[in-house]
Amino acid sequence: MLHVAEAARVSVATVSALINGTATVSPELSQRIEQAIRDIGYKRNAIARSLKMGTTRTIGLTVPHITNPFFTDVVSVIQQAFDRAGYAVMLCCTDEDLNTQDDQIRLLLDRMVDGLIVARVGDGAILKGIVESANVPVVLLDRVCEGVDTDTVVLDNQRAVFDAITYLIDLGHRRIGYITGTFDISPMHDRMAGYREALQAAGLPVENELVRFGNFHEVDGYNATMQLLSLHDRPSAIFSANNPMVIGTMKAIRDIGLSCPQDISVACFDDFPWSDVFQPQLTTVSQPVQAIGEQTANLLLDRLAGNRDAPPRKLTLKGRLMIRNSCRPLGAVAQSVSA
Amino acid sequence: MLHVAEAARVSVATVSALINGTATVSPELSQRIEQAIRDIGYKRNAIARSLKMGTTRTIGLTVPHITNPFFTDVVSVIQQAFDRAGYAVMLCCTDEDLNTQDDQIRLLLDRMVDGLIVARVGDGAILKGIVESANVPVVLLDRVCEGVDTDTVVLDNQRAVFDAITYLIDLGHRRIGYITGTFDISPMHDRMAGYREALQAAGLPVENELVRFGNFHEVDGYNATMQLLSLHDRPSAIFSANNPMVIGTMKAIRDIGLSCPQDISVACFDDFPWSDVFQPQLTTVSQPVQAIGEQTANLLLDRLAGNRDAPPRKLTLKGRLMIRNSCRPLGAVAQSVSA
DNA sequence: AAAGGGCGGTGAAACGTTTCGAAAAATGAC
DNA sequence: GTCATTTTTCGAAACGTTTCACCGCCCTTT
Repeated sequence: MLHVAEAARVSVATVSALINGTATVSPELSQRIEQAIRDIGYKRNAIARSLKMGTTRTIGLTVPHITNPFFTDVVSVIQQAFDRAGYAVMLCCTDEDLNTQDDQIRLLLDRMVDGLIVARVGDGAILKGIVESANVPVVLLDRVCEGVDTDTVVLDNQRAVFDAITYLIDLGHRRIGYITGTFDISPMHDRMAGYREALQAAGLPVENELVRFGNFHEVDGYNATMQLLSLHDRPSAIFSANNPMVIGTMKAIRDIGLSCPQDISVACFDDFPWSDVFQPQLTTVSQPVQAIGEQTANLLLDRLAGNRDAPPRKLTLKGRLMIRNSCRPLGAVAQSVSA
Repeated sequence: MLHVAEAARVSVATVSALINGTATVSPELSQRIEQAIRDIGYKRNAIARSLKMGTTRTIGLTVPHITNPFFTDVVSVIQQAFDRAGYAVMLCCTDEDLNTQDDQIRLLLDRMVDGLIVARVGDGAILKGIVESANVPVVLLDRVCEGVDTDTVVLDNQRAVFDAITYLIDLGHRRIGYITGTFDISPMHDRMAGYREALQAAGLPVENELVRFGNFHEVDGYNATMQLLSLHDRPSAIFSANNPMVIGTMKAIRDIGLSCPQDISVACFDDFPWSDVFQPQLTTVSQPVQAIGEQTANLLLDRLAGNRDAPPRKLTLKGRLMIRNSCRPLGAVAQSVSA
């Protein structure tokens, strides 16, 4: 900018005024400056600007895994929204690891991001500390966090799983295997509650042997399914609480020589783009990813626009059960249901 | 830092020296400073540091679509690699749009990223200009760019498609439909060349009506397939040059009342994590995403480590044909091939 | 003709670091 | 005890912006 000012024989203040439109600059000078900018190929240094202005027009976004299609889609929507608003997005993947998450959030805050969207991982205590000491707005995505009172966008997980399990019960299933991630994140907790609630509403027992834990990955779904299928009295249906794990479930069913839905019914959380093309077409709980991404972005953009003091807003969206052909009616009930 | 210096009764220079370890600081002062840092909760301002140092420890990464599983995986690997090296990653999705790409690259350069990884889109001319005027290292990912002489990581696309088409020919297919994206990016060009080469090697004609263009999206694959299937003499196999489009192909086949592989064989570029679990199990060209991501990251990290003057390096990796059950042997040849 | 009011332009301070040369202190050699 | 040498500490400039107070100038108005 100094060079531009010299070339145009004006002061840097005038160049700044013209570039930012913060003051009127006479036509002659404007022209000289614009010419100089072109000649020199001047680009404003956003770092220096950020230092002075205290704003980077960058937000931080942390998700557990970008390869989980749910997060992929949400990240994509969020990225687009901030792109439109002239913000850059720094993406971090925490790999469901608490320390990684802490490091990355600190990294983002050091870089003075203007806002933070986090699909948190692990215990809320540390996150709470970090979030409170930083004075940037934070939006929690997909996962609420006890004690952290800030804008949040989540799904009504309990209801969604309740509907899915109730559907299986209506089909005649009585022993329904359930594969969950660890309970330290709210969706897993709430989804489990939906499972419980549905069984209890139907007067069925909640049997511990039918509930298996995994660490969100395909291999965990595989192992959990193997365990479920080798039970003495094996379940007739399996619900997987997330998307990567259900791939493992399908592989385990295949490897053990069974087939879905003939021998075992399968449903899961999170829809896939290809779920109604390949066989079996999985029955899933579909999250409104577009809406989730947009609402999340809007909450943060609203804070960034200056609305700092409004009380925390919590948005709860509804999932939708996508019924396909991976669950079959069982026994006598079959007729009445499929009719 | 000023506050820390005052609280510890030292100069800011000493604080800086201690934090960065750039000079030895006596034990007493060290202790006073560390205490002050804790008391105040001081965090170094990375923006001010960047301004002074001329380095942001941030890289920019632009890809066409993050929802394309190939890019999702590669982005994930790259993100991890830079995370380990202490760099942040700014992610941009260009949506296969040239103007968006230009804007985003400019945005990234304004923010003084230390390096750039771009899976380019559209014509290379503008990119070339941008890349040359910026003095940051650039690595081209997945797509070479005429006239831009810089580090590049690509697949041997022609060979990979040659192998795939040859496989179909060996199965007895003679009329093989081919769905491609636009030729302004090198992979589409090279893959088409592989298709041509395979047909010619087998003495088969390259028929224009069997080649359809799409814009990389599912809907394009759907439309292209619809056209292919309504040809008077319809193809017995279809190869889709990217991953999202093959979903459209499968939907079109279903909607038209045909089934794969009984009525029509299908193969495509890019593997899916679930491709060997659901039916039909697609025969695909699998890219070594882990290697691609790592090599790309390594090339850039090497430049960032100071190796600026080495001549441009071009890495070409090999794809692998994953033969599954979505392509069936045709006619008399079937016996000899499957034997 | 003098005073008041816009308007266009500018100099310089500030943002929070790093770094360099110099000052100050400590150490060692005689 | 003095001088030379090494070690530790510091002041101040610099990075590239924005912004604020101020200064002329010209146009009105009285």
